[in-house]
Amino acid sequence: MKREIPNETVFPDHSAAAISDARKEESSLHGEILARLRDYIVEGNIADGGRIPERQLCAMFGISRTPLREALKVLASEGLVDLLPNRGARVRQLSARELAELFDVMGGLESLAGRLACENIEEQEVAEIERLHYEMYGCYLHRDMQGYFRINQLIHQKIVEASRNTTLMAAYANFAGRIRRIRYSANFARKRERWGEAMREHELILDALRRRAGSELSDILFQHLRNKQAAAVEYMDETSVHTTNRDQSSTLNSKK
Amino acid sequence: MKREIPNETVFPDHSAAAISDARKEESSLHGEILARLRDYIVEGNIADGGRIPERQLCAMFGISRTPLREALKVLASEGLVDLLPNRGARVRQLSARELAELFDVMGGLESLAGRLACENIEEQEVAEIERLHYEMYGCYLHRDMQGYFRINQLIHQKIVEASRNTTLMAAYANFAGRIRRIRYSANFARKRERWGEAMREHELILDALRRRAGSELSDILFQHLRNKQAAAVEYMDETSVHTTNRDQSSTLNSKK
DNA sequence: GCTACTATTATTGCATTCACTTTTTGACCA
DNA sequence: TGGTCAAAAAGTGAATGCAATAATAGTAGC
Repeated sequence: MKREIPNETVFPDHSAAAISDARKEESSLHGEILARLRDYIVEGNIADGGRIPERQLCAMFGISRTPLREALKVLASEGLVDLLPNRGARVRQLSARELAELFDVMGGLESLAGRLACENIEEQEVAEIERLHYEMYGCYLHRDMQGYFRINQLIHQKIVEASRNTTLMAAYANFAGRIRRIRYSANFARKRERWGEAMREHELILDALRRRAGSELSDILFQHLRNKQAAAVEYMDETSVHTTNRDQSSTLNSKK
Repeated sequence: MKREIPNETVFPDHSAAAISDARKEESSLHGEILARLRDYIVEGNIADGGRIPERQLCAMFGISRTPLREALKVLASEGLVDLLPNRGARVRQLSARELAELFDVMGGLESLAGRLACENIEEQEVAEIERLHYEMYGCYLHRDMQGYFRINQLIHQKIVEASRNTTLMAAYANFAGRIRRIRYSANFARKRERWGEAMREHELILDALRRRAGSELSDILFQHLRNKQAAAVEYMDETSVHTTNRDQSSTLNSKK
């Protein structure tokens, strides 16, 4: 009764994750599989903690086990899957604590991005973010949540880009991928009364950015993410029963 | 004439990098190779940009190509090596810009760690850091650079640990590994006149930590890393000629 | 003597195969 | 009927083999 949300339209920020290592992922079977498998997992096609039988995925992608296993190793190092010795790969299940940790790290990265952005951003980019901000404000007034979140993501992405730090951008994309499944749901669970608060925070963000107040912006962004964290963790606790067996398709039996 | 420095004694912080994914690296050949190869590269046994022929490494580790290739893929995703399609792996050569970016990201992570530490650190841990601080001050007075840097690293590590955020700790270890080679050299190149400055910054750090002034500590730590960044980049520029062909053993011909 | 083209060699990418561990199934015993 | 042990099945970990691409050397032409 709650989720039949069109995935792609709301979060088209594949771009962020894709950019980071697009060079090596475009050619070579391994790279393609890595990208496809990552997307497949991030989009929530396998249940949390669900087993990932190699053979099945091989059949699904039409390849042999070698490149698939290479991709799994990389995804494990990215924190998306767990690799149990001799017992296969599982989609990494995030505990509430890990989720909170991830949000804090995201907060740290955005905080850094804001600080650096104040050093490097150009007037024109501030103007663009300003434009987005008011557009988002329009969504807020019209209670258009989907539009709001789309632009919201875009603004944060623009700030990260304005840091002019590609290493930071790659790390940001990496961590964003790890929480995207949950963040997606959490956005919608966000209490309406918090919406106004978030909007106010965004005004502070814009203001600090205009004044190039790096340290200040840094604080605001961290606090902003802390509030998102609270919403996400709260949502996770509420729905923790449902998340164990979500949608699924493959062998989802999380028996143990 | 300049570098015959005992590696291990100065930077025994293998621990940091090892902790992050020690679970999966202890058993399984792939994991062991991953750890060994990472150490091998981090310790600077292959020249920057030097080719890494699979066969040779296989012989060196006494294994077949499969687990080695898996390890290389992971190291590529960690940013330690470049994987050129059909043309093998090379040790990732850091430009001055990338090095600066990495230091800023480290600054962001330490900044975050400081903020979180102020929320979570216990009195006893502050006391321990305080103790280390004064011990380090002793090294400063005695002009004992090696001791200074060892304790310096330890203090930063303790702050990161006090964040109580294992995700952050893992990310920190990851990025630390990427700059360790250069950082190692850069520490020694650090101008003596900057030493006093660094020592003063550390007093600010301790003070902010005592007062649990998270936001303030966050600023100080970022700035502290910025100064380290300046020293490292400066050193890199000075010695850029020498770094291309360092020590080397394997096929180091960085002909292109 | 230098450049361009071809043939040979070496190396990478992926598939396949073999060995070993885990899991499951079934039988025997309590 | 329930539990334990054993044997078979399934799945993973790593090595080998094969095809394709890039690097190298050698030859011919200018």
